[in-house]
Amino acid sequence: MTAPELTAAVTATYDIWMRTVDLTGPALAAHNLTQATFQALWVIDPDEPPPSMKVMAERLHCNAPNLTFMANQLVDRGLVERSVDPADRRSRVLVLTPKGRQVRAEVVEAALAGTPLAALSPSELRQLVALLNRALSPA
Amino acid sequence: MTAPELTAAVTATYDIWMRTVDLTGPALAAHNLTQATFQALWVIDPDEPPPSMKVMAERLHCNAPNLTFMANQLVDRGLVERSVDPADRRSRVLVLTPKGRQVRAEVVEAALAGTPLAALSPSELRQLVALLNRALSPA
DNA sequence: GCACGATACTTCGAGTCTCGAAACATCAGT
DNA sequence: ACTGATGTTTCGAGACTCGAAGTATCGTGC
Repeated sequence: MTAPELTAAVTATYDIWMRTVDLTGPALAAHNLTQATFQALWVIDPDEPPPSMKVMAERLHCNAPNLTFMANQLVDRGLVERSVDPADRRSRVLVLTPKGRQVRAEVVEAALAGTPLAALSPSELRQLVALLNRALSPA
Repeated sequence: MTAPELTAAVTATYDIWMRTVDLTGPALAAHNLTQATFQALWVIDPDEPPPSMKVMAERLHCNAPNLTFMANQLVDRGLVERSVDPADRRSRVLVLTPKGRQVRAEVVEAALAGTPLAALSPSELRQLVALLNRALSPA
């Protein structure tokens, strides 16, 4: 059979994530966002070039039609705008509006405040991030 | 603003979880299970007393009607059986059938084999579990 | 013992999310 | 220009979620 440590690690990861989501719920509702639209907003970093649909789909682990759906939600709420990528006119990038930047900052803040991981010290967090990144990109 | 380590930790946790889910997908499809029913099956430990609906709802972070829905899916697939708790006849517990035990073992195995966390060594996993559990129950 | 509110679960119905298949627009190579 | 490949959207059906109302059982106070 498989190592019990691995089972425990997966279970704990799941639990951390679910609790983070749960505790962020009220803050999302205040901005008329759902879990899905929040995730979509989260992965649009205002300090980086606006991501295309394809990039968004990879980051969110969802397929193209679903992403179109979520992008529409964000556009409807006035948080992002669709824009044609001049380098490839097939591609549409999502640009945060000023309101989008502000709302994103607020809900991200709420998520970080609520997550159980906030209980860890900075050095513990560094350890954790190091371990998780090692798992994500096995050297 | 908030510590960037915390942001990175939450992001990494999310990513680990989503990848685990993604990679388990094919194994689930083979058993005609969805993500939601897989989670439900996961939290029924065959070595512990069968959980009530209420306990299941807490473990899965979902509400009662939703749980009834998922329980029905598992019952329809012949993986669990509803049984009345003799100690409290209001309560229904979910008991794994022999087929349920077998299918659960298979899909759990698939999830553990696919998760990025499988790339970590036993001692790294212990570290990780220690950190996550500290976050979950800040003593 | 029997009302009473509380608890565990289900049913119902409406809404949200997901996703395969097909359509559309644009690109890149020839 | 033609052709196949790529990025996105549309369409439609299905899966999932959840509030409100309903049923069954429990536990307490009288």
